[in-house]
Amino acid sequence: MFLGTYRHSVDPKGRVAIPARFREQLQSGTVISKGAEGCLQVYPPQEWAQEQGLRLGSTTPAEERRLARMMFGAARECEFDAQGRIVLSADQRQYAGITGIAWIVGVNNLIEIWNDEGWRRIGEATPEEYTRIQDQVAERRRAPRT
Amino acid sequence: MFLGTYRHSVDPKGRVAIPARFREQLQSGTVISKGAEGCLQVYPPQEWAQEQGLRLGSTTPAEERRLARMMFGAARECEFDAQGRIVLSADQRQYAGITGIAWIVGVNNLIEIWNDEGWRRIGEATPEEYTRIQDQVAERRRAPRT
DNA sequence: CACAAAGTGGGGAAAAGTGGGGAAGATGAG
DNA sequence: CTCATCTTCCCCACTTTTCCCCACTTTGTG
Repeated sequence: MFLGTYRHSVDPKGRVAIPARFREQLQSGTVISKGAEGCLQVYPPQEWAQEQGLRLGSTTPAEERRLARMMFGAARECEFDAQGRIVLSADQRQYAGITGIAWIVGVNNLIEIWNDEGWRRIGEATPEEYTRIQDQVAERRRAPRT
Repeated sequence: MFLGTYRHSVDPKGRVAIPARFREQLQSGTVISKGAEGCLQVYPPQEWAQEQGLRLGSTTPAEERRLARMMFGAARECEFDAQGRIVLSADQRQYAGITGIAWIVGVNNLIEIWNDEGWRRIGEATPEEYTRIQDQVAERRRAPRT
């Protein structure tokens, strides 16, 4: 379980430290790829395995082909240095708009990496916004087919 | 079962003592996160487990992604020091508007942490308001799908 | 009134994060 | 084929944050 938000710096080499709390839960076989809303996502091995249901074949619909190409094409296995950092490729940094600092967010089953502005929009939500979203999701779950 | 209201101080390091009556009911695996109306909520393990149904994957709808990021990103596992205190992150304190004083309130299955002003608004409700709210809830239960 | 339990505050050691230098390997041009 | 240049990765040193420990104050209880 990954919890919490951390603000770390990204140096010119593209290195970013993964919080120690997260690192100690990550086995080898961890993968980083592109995610929705312009973030990067870090998948522990067992989570990545679930995404592998997405396969290419002669019967795969066009949208799934597209998603598969983006997800797997952008993915890399995470390699930690002795200080617990991973390197974000130039491509990944550009996709996520990450320059000097990055927000590293534990979202239950996986970890997301955001640029400054993108995360502020979510993380600095007011109590009113938070309450509204919570009520919205609760409402939707109560009446799923609307 | 958590009952009662306690007024504790929050020191510059963000530490706040959890009342002994609550602490002795809390197992490891307790989590604190943002709650509705601008409070913080402390979830005992079995309560938190229910919130974990919310997971990220390639099929998660946008609203749930947003809520998951806010909820889990703001959450931390509670770690008590030898004095029975937990640390509220800067982020959590800002969200809840907590500076020097916090109100710690037992609300049956959860514990909530409020700032001075926020709690006064609830705690100082008049008998008339209390009656009105009770009637409102009763009404809703009678006709849940409105 | 005395003792025990609970809450408050601060200092210091250890851990985590940051930044830079240099060696090894890859790439491309002459 | 050789050399120069660039990239990648590893190592070391510094800074900042966290957390652990100790001591004091306050509250509650016998």
